Amino acid sequence: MASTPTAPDAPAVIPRDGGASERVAEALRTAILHGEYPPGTRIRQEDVAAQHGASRLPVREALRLLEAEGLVRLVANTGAWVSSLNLDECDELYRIRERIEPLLLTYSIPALSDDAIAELGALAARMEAGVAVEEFLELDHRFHLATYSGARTLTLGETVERLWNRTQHYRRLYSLGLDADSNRIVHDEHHMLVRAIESRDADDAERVLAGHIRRTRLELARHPHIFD
Amino acid sequence: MASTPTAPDAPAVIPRDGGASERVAEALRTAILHGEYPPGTRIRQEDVAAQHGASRLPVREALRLLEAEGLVRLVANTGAWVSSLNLDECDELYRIRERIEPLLLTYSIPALSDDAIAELGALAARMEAGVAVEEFLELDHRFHLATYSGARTLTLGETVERLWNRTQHYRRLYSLGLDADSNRIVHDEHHMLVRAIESRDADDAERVLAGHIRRTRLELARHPHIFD
DNA sequence: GGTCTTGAGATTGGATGCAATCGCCCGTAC
DNA sequence: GTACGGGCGATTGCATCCAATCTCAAGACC
Repeated sequence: MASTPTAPDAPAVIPRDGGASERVAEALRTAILHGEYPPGTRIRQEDVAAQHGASRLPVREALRLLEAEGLVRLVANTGAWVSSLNLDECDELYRIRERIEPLLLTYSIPALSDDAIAELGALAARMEAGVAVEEFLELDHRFHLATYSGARTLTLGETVERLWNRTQHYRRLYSLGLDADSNRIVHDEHHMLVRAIESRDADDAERVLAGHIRRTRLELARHPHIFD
Repeated sequence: MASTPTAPDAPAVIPRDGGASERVAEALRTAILHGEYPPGTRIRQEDVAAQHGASRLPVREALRLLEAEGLVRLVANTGAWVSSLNLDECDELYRIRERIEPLLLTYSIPALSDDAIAELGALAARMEAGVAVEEFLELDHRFHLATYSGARTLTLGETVERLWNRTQHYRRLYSLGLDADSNRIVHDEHHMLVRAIESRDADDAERVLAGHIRRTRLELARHPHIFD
């Protein structure tokens, strides 16, 4: 993942695009979300600093940022660990999502272009065709983000994104235990959602989405071994 | 103000309770919430550092924290300003609250002690007795927090608190334009909420609370001059 | 043999100094 | 008179260094 930009004469890995803190935070975030740092992993500032060719200072700020996002837990004078969730905590996050994602969808629907809606159907179809777990997660994320892409919100979109990120690890574990048939309902729900969006029926779309999230929450609760 | 660090082992002015970053963040947060730093105010790192007898480093981390909370806006290489909201953004935050605060209430109600519920009635009565604006805001905040005090959540309580904080300034401006009569509905809603909680009827309490927040949002929209 | 204490090592937290960047003002050309 | 460009001051961003704190393990005492 560590992209080495083709620097002409500078051996430094630092492309100096934006702030170093943001770059380190972004790198850590994607690493955590891709499962390279599983929950409970300790994160040492010095290691990350050396890994990114920066000092510990931007790393500390990045860790603060990730802590605010809920991806990392900081203990004063002790260290940082990748956040882990138990079933109850994951359940809570899903209940929050169940309430606010429909709202985000309502923000989005009036502003979605016809092209964007067409893209939704394509994404749903690709997932239905049967893909590997990691790609399924990726497509599922992109699908739902696409349904929200019309929303121009100050906070809501970001809040939803953070909730997704915090449960990403357990969604992966759950998906690993599924066969193709188990996803039948998911695909049906996705198509129902696309149809509701196509007809610009925000209320119906809210209902379908809330049910989708709610069902996923109940499914997760039926597999508590994931949280050991 | 400026503590002279020349003494090696002299008694530091700093009580050294927790991390300096948290202390600075807490101080800035309360200052912003109390209206000492109105929206749009520029925050210079050096000033804050000197003001708290610390270096700029903890100040930077505090600003990062407050940015994540939405109270401060940071622009790279430029500076930090106290966040300001327009009507649409404030409306969005209220719509989010309308969806998730009822959920938090449902988490709380089963675990509320009878003493805590009695305290609710007392707070509602004190507000009704007629108090100055700043005290009204304080009591209102304490009242609603008390209704949530039974909830043992990972994220939801903190999220709600942040949403309150971000709209605090505009709630104050709105309250300043009210006479005693205009608060009649507010008091009625508070008492309805207390009664629903007393009977441990979470569904009814959710309905009352959602209506309370929704009505407040509509009231704010009727006073757009607040956001100039 | 078990438990408390104490020390060294490791790791984080904070302060200072320097480099990079941005905004502003003034001078100049058109 | 106005618009553009260069330089200067101010402020932020990052690296290095030092202090404070925690962890962990070995040893002494009960």
